[in-house]
Amino acid sequence: MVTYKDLAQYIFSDINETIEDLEKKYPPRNLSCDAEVTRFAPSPTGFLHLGSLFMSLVASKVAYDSNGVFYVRLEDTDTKREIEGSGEELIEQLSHFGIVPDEGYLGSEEKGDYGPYTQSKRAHIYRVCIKHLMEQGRAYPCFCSHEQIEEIRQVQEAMKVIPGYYGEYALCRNITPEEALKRIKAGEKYVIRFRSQGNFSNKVTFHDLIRGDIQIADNALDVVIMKSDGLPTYHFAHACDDHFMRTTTVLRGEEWIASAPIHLELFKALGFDLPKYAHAPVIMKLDNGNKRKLSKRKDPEASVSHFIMEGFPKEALKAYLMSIANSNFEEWTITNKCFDINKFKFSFEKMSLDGVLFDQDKLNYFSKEIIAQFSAEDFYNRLVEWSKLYDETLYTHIKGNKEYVTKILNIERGGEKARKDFTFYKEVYPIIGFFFNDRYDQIVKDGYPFNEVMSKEVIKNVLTDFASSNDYSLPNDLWFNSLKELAVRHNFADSNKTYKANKDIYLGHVGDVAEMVRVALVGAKNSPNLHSVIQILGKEEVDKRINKAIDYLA
RNA sequence: GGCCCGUUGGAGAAGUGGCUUAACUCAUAUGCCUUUCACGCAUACAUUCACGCGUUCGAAUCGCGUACGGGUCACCA
Repeated sequence: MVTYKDLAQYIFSDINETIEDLEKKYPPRNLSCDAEVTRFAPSPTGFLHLGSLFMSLVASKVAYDSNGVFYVRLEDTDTKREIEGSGEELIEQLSHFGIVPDEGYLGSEEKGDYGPYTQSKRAHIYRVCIKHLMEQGRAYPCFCSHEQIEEIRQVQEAMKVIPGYYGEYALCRNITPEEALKRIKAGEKYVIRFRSQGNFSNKVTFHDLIRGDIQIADNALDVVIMKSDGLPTYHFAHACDDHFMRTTTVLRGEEWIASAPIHLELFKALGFDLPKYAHAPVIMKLDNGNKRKLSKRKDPEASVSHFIMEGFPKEALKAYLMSIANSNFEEWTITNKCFDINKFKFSFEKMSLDGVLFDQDKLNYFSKEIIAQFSAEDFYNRLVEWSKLYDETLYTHIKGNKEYVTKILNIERGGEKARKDFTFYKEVYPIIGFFFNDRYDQIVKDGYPFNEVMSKEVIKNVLTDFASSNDYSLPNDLWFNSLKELAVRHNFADSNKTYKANKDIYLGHVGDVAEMVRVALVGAKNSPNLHSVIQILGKEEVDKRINKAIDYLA
């Protein structure tokens, strides 16, 4: 008589190790009792998703806060959907955000004692575990075709019973090991299913770090644990990997709650202790009034590369994501004047239970604040690094031009009332472009946006006077006083108040005069502080631009 | 459809039965400041916590029901 043990021996004839051997090979980690081992377990099916960044950020944070270990495991068991090279890309983008795993899959190499960290290289481990299960009679081969399974589903639907492969509907469940052996020897294709002992009418409870106790119907499904290509399914790999990699807290999306009972039963059947679970909410987007999951295909902001290309500082995206994870983070940043998430204490209890809408305004806010805190030199270095890859125009203008550009970036930088006019790096060139002569020429090529109420004659006279009277050595206050005097010479009031009191006797006020100078110098009605602009452009360039404007007016 | 999770302003949320006339942040609006812009400052924005019923002296907070939103029911993860 053929037993399951014989069957297991036949299918897994290459396996001599036991689960006990694996337990010894991957012993519990030598960490303090409160240290958390977390992981990010992406499938290499595309570029890094905002939601994945969010998950890995939280996971690495939890490990960091507890002096634990954060590792990356590549879940590449779906060979059909795999995209060549995306695993490396994922790691690269993660590191762009300063998320560097302590161990695991690192793109070109692997690091750590609990590997391999790529599921396709762990076949041996899965086989040991499945063999064990089959010897116990808890796993069996299933020869059902997709068509047969579809048929079962239709019957179940018609009868209004719970769909799935279980109980009496599990056609291959009661095939004798003898027959199974015969069919396998005959070369029939098969998968291996788990023999569930559960019942849908029973409830199981498990604890979720974010949601508390969750009560849910027990699993009764004989889920596939090994696909016909010999690779494990997610459910099975999760149990084996998180056990032998000694994960303490499994952080994953809330879409996994429904299958948690499967995992519970699998861990139990394998004799593994259950890890802690945290099912985090997903990031959503408002679409035609409906909330929906951010989709990589439809939403550019779903892909992390979008934010990199736009030039959001990595700290901004991290701060934004942390504010989603723990809403008190935002208050913390204000009271501590600090956006470093490493210094903040994260807690699962404070995590939202609901899917949050992606909020571009909030990201912009963080980004602005963070950019405003950079030193001019730091900002310059970041811009060079970023523009080299994503903004050629900016790159050619700032590369090797550090002194000049730093001066530009330093206008009204620092202090309580720091200037906040950049939300991301892509905005930099459009804003500071006028400082560069070629860009300035381009801007004024088709004319200057002078106030049309003022006559050309007046503007010309003001500019001519300015060109001869402007004193570059004066500090801001005195310089502006001299501009007031210039205004008065041309029949403008020296302040808006004076002008308002006697509108009919003046042509305008000093602000209008400043505007003329500004338009002449930058080609736009607004700019950073005029005095600063003049200082940076320098006498020669200012004179050149003023004269150019005068010529235009003539 | 079954099951699970959720529902406080436009967004993120605080709130754990009376110290809440529902904090804080973003967004928006208006005003002040100001040579423009940005900054900063000030004010406004939920008579009410999806709705209904119930428990209670008292409910956003507890219970039940309804509605709505999301998730899940693969040899995908």
